[in-house]
Amino acid sequence: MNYWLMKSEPDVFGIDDLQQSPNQTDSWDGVRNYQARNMLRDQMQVGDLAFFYHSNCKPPGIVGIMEIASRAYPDPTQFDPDSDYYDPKSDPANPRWYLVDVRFKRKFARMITLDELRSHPELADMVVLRRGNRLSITPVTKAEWDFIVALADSRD
DNA sequence: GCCAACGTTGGC
DNA sequence: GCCAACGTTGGC
Repeated sequence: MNYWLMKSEPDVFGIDDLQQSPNQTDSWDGVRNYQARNMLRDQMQVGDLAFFYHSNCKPPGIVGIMEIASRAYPDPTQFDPDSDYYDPKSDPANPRWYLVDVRFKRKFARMITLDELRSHPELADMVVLRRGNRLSITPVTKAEWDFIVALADSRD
């Protein structure tokens, strides 16, 4: 099983929105980057766990955990002219963009902010912390995962 | 296939 | 709102 970190802007779709979705499950649409798509499509497995990361907000950071609830399938928003994620160049016979369903697992008692992530030498190699990183989906190692979960369950 | 111009992400 | 660090586009 694999571990991931997935970014979303809370103004658009935050962890509370996922928790309030039917069956606490929703489709993670709108991924429009080939590297992120490849990971989502080729490597994500049902049962994988992912950190829910709030980006483009103050402060950014990890707010909880979700579970990958489906294999990848074509993202319908790419064919919807009314969607912000519409891609007129995507051929329905050969879809360009994919998504997975995700299920809410839990919200952390406290957010683990980006600043805090950066402050721990144990997390120095995290892909999401690398300079210039812009991927909305990044892999997380088991060691990083366990460390962050322990942080979230600690008092400070 | 190169690369300049442009668009996007996302922290600050 | 700014801008660094990308990724994408399209002329050549």
